Amino acid sequence: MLLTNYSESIEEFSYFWDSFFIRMNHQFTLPKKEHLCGEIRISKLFTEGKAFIVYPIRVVYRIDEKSDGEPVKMMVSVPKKRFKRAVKRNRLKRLMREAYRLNKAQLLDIIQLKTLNLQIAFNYVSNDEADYGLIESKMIAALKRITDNIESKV
RNA sequence: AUAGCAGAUUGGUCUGUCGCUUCGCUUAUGGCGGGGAGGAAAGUCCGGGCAACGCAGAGUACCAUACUUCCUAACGGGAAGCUGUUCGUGAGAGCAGAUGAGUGUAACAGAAAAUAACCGCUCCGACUUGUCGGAGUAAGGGUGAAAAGGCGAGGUAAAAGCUCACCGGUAUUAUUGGCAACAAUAGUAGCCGUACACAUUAUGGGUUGCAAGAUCAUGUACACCGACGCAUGUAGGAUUACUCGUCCGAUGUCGGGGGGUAGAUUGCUUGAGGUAAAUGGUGACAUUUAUCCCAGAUAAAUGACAGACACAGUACGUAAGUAUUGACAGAACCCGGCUUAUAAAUCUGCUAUUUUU
Repeated sequence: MLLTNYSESIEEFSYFWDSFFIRMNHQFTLPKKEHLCGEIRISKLFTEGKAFIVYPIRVVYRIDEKSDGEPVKMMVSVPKKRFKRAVKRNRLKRLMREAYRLNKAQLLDIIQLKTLNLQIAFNYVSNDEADYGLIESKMIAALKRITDNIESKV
């Protein structure tokens, strides 16, 4: 009974991930553990990681051998230089996090399948405030590019 | 009704789905329930609390403040008043306000900007008889933000607070009112300019800020201690002129252990606290009673999407309605202020104008 209710509610919102397959065991969560913290790890990511741009998002990622903790860690940043007001910065960060949260399922699957670790950083590099639709479509494209890279590599 | 002035308040609401953070309960990699941005959270401009360091006492410099009384934990803040001045028809608003003994400055214009003589007026002298020289004079002249109190009478060669009446202003005395700044009335004095700066006086100011500070502590390198190992207690060092002697003793392993990096915990949210009522006060505010617990993140939560409704604006439309837009802005130890940003709405008191009764 509970299960059927859940699947119905998902079908209502299935247009969020039309291009993605639905899997019941995935949770659309983004707890603290999946945030990338710590000065050393972040500086390591930015010096050693690979980068590409899906305008207006700049993605930096770094693939690592399997270790303890969450397999995928992410961070989000909007530079103060481009957006002076904290309200706008916060909003863009929240939108990017939201887009990642709803679309990360496939990436997680692949990483777990290949037993790797991944760290990602999303930088916002536009001067204009984007709305959720644009950010989500760009986020999907960016995540797809990462998954393709990983699949072709190994 | 329209326009405006002053003060106060609000800063959309509800539902569903998927999340984030924190607290509690629980059958615990989960589930359920409660809490989760602002009036300015902003600027970091003042004043406190709290913390670390510093500190016999006094002076100087520097900075800030400066009418009166009150409020407050405190303030450079606030309340109620006083005086002057500017703006406004007005309700009101802005600015200034310790001292005046001393010193300096006052552009341009103007003869002159403060012990004023350019023109003019009056008198005297000289002679070439309309000029020169001397003296007196602030009544008249244009300039300027400001021209040496105003006006009338007396007075004089011409004039002048030179004298007098009235008026204005300053200082001072008395009385009355007021806690006081001050106001009113009466008298006295000399006859009296303004603004700013310097200067002086009084009061206050130690420095740094929660990334303060406290606790725990993996790894790496290292001070120190113990045991073992190596060696004829070795290489070497100290004592000594030198030798002996005595003392110390590197490098290795294990353990203890100090400081403390990454990180974690704490500081951290119950407080000069909020809400309501009553009382006192013109008011800021205070007192009493009742009641409530109301964010605590740390590469930094408080969100996204969808729908409904309300309010306001804009466009189209005769209208019904349709479309579209919704202000400034995000806690970072906590309070009290100030300043700046702000779509729109509401309430109270008051002013001006017009109309009606």
